[in-house]
Amino acid sequence: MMDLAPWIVWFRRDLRLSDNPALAAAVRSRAPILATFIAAPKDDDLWFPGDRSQSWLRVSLDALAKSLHERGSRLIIRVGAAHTCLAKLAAETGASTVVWNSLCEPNQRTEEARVVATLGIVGVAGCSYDSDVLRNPGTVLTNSGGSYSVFTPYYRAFLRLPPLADPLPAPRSLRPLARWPDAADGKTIVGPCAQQPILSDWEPGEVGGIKRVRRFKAGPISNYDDARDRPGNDGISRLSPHLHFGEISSRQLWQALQDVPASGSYLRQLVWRDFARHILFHKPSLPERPMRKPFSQFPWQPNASQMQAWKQGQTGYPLVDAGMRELLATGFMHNRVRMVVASFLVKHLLQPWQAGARWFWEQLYDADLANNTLGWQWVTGCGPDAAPYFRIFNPVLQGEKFDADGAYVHTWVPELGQVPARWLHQPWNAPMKPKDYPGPIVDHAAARTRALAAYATIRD
DNA sequence: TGAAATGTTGGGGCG
DNA sequence: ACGCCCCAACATTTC
Repeated sequence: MMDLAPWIVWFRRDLRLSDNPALAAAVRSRAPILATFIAAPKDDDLWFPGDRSQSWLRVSLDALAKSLHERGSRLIIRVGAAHTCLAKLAAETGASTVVWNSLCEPNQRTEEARVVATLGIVGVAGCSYDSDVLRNPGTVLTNSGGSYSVFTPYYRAFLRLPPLADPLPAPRSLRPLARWPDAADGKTIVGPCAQQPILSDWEPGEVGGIKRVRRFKAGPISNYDDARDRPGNDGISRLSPHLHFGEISSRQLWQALQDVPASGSYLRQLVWRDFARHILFHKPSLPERPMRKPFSQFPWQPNASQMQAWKQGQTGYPLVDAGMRELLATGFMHNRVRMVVASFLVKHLLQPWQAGARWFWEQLYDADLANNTLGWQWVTGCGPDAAPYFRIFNPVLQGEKFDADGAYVHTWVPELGQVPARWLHQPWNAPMKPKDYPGPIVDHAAARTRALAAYATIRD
């Protein structure tokens, strides 16, 4: 028993100790455990995480290292390609086995395949587990065995399946290695640009995630269905970055909210998260290419200055600008507003959805390839189960409907402080035009007509 | 997880 | 009392 060869637990975006199947398997083996995180070099990965995401990661790794330390263990951070680093670590420590939890993104799956191949060559066992989704792609299938491409039938099939297993508890202690290998630390892996501090209302890491769940469960969830659409109220969970990095698992969240009254519409959102992963799993080209063929012929009108106005929150539409400024300032944006700003970029400004997806990717703490891709394709109308292209948000009406008291716009667009409530979402019609605030970058009615005409060119 | 245009209805003002 | 018009309110269709 004493001379069992170590197991390596390869942490990726499952930065938690509880409900972590790979870690639990290693604990069950009774072998000494080497926990490692491997930071990939940037190389030419099209979807290398942005600075915001990397900043979060750095803090989250510190948190993970701390919890491992509290259990008598360590986090060994290495920089390089996963397959080489893991093979090297195994050689240094005499490890017999590497375990990890799978991810759905194309580049992650490629990486996993390389790891499997390399470990095979060096004679180390490799074993992967599932914990990123509630139900794996391939387990939610139509009666004829196909995969769903529309959400509602997917959701119904999802609910018909047997209940989910209970989450796994966190191990109390972890058997240490006799001698620890060298390691980099969290700061060195993410590069200087990701050193910006995380705003104080966020706490990356498992503990922070659990606190967030508790707060959500104690308050907003009871009114979620209604409150989630009003960006001026704090009626949302703000769990997305924690979920992205796996600081809590979606299964833990699902189980924690199972018996909470009125949690249904939130749980449905969790299934959307699964659905996005399921779609990406079956169609790995989706981050770059529209799912609906005709959209590759869409007459986009790329324009750097319009992109710039959108990114900086200078479009002259208060709700759009508030959202874009919230993103720039905080690395987060309320989901209702994400839909509005995305629709505005794609439809009012005719900028390609990929450009918007890229900006979100760079700026969001919760940037997640599956969710981001599905969201943008959905808004554009080119994705699976897509909103029809002609469904064009009117940013004025959306503002008046969901930010009626102007709380959100006032927070992010201070120039509009003196505009009477009646005109807040259409300040160009106000008796006194606000100073220092741009006029509308496009006329809504004209832009709508133009968007519909552009759409007509690709219709059959 | 729209909005605008168009159609229909019904109550009230008014000649 | 009656018909006519107006238009708000709601429903339907269209993009």
